[in-house]
Amino acid sequence: MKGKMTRKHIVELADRLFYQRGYEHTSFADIADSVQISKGNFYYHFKSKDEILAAVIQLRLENTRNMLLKWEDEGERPEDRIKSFIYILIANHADIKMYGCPVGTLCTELAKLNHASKAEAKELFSLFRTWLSRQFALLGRKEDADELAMHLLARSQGVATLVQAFQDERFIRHEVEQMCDWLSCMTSATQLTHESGGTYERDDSGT
Amino acid sequence: MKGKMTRKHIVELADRLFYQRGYEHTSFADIADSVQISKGNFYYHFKSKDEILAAVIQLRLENTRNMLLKWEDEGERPEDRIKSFIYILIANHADIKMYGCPVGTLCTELAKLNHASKAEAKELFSLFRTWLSRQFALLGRKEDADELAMHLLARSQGVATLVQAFQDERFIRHEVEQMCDWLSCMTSATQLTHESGGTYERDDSGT
DNA sequence: ACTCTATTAGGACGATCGTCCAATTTAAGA
DNA sequence: TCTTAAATTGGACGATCGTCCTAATAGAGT
Repeated sequence: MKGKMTRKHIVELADRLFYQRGYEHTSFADIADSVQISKGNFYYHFKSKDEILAAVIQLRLENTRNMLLKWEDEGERPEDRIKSFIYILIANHADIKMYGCPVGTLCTELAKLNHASKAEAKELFSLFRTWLSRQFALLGRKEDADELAMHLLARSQGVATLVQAFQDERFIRHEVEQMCDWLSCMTSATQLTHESGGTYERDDSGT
Repeated sequence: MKGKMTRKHIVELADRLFYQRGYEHTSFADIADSVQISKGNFYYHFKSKDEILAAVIQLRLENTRNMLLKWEDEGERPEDRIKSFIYILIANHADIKMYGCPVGTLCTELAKLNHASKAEAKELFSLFRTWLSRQFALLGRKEDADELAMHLLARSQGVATLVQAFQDERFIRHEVEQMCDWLSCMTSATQLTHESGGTYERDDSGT
């Protein structure tokens, strides 16, 4: 009973530390210090560091799913929901400025480490991709919904990277404005540019 | 005499390894194995691992400057030069798919490590930013040249991140097309949207 | 009060990290 | 050819890493 709570604490604190310092650069001692438990206690709850990472990713997946559901409840119109996505850049501007995007930086790191959990981390991106794609489809852009989702995902990733590098929050606001303009153009004009349609290959087979 | 060559080899191989595996995840043993020298020889040329990183960044800065100069020679019109920038996504698609953008991933990692050389790494971004800004100014967009440069930089960063995550090269081509379209619209229309002008704060003071 | 399981503490372990050094080899100049 | 500095070697070092193990403690159910 008590154990489940400390397990939860471990995952939450590890989540934060992995985000702030990166996975590899976060040691067991760091997490143990944060949670204020002995290093040995740890291995009662998790057999390895990889297992903690897996639990952290599962937590993030759950939180992300809840967030997306909340956005769907809060916003009636698809364009409002998409704006909810765009505005996370502003809502989390302080963290992004210091640590970048939690999803992007994790995926990048795990890819370089060739870590076993990189596929699960990618799933975080997939959640946003699928959700955004559905919203664009509801906007009447069924043909290129996936392209639009990827496009928006890429732009927010790029903004997060540059904000962290240049430490400039004004850039966020400016780019968010442009993304909203881009979204507005889409909703007013009834499907202007239906370029070469189709969907990008979705390699969800895992590697 | 001979020593300068091995020093060069060390920097070149370290450059590649830092890109592929990340700075922290690359050990001395890894570099020594690649260069095929003894681990001790290393410290004749560099006093620490940080010093190797500094040398690697200097090498990248030099290579980047040369590349930008080459682009300026090859392309007469500014729009052609900007296209040279956009097309690095295609030229380096294989590496980007596996390891992401060399500049973005390095800056992100050094920021999380809070490494002393993060300011120098940021300078890599600044080179592109300044160069692109100058090209946009030549296009007659003096007012918002810096915003446009940052915008394009962000978009290619985002593309690189997602390509690495999703392992999909078709996404590169599609986004490159869109960036070129965006550029064409800019050159044909004579300054359509001159929004709130100015330049983002350039924090080049270093931290 | 007692038992038994769940939980925690703290240290030992081998491996690997970045760093450093003494000894040796190489190569260039006189 | 001899001298001397440049270059290279291979191993020792302390620290830290992730992992594991045993003993101590806590708490719920009888």
